[in-house]
Amino acid sequence: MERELLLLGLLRQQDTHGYQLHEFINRYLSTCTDMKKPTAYAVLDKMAARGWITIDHEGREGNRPRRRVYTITDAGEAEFQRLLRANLSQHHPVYFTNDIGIAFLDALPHTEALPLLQERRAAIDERLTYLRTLQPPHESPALILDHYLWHLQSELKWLDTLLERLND
Amino acid sequence: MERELLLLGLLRQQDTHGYQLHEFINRYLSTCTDMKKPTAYAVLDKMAARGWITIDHEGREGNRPRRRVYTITDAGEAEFQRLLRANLSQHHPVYFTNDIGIAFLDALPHTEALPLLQERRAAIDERLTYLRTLQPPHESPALILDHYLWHLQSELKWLDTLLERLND
DNA sequence: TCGTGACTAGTCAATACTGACTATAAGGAT
DNA sequence: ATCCTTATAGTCAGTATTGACTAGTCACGA
Repeated sequence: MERELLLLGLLRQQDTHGYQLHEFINRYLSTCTDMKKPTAYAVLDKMAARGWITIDHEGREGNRPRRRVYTITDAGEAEFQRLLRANLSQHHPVYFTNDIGIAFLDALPHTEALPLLQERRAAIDERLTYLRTLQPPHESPALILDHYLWHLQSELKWLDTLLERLND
Repeated sequence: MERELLLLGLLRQQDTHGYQLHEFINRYLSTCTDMKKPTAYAVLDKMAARGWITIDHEGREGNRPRRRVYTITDAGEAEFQRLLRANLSQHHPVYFTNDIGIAFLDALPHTEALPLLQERRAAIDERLTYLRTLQPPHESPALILDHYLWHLQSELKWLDTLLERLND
């Protein structure tokens, strides 16, 4: 359902084709989803079948390969409004895959766990440093980035309290 | 890969069957994964095929229906050690599905967005209050819970800064 | 001008995942 | 006794997802 919201929201701003949609998501919205290219096409096909979007089979412009340009319909806009309100009003938990390792921390002596977690800490720190250099394009992607930076800083702090606890 | 780590880690502590594994994950590790029951069975089958675990077809004890009890092998233990180190040392990003709505915030006037986001805030708050009442069973699940409480508090704070910004 | 790597655009076979189901048992309430 | 609900244990058909691929274009150096 969130994939539909995302694609409808982007198509609403501008008619475009699958490849470009995926590119944009990958570049500016990678903190929200890791949707792969074939998944994007599958969702677009499904939405077309439901009448939320239409497909313009664009004859190759210039001499690029053929491509399909998608346009949102009135039904699609209505669906977007519905999905947006649902997304904004509800809480979607995130899943901390990385905590599965934490759950089995006692399988390792502290002397082994510490350097591994310090490696993790460095990876988070590096990501944070990189994201801070980014300049997001529009209004709302800036919010997304801000939120992710906030989150990563919080993660770093928690990890530091854990590292301290492991140091006894 | 994280699903394998999770199931191996639990089987390592105690031989048990698929249903119980899923129950435990659902109760104490639901912040790490939302793995469904059929997925757990599929992963277990795959690991058995790879020789990481073995299956004891236990004749119905008492008169409960037949069930399969899984036992971790030496190869499984080795794999667990490998997966655990990989998980601890790397950073696995989380995906903020909930930010997809935030990305399209400007599709709504502030007067509409505000009450929706306040509803979301209430949902987070309620979840937080509930989790604070929980008493986790063992050592490590307590860490997991602690981390999730830390995260939810951070989320609440960010959402509050956003709400303030929307209030102009 | 030919080769090489990078970018654009989309596809497909295979795998992963899950909603909805079966079937048995136990614990009440009537 | 019979009915209803909840818990145990697992299955399966159908949908969702993705790694690896095709195929054309562009640009740049040798």
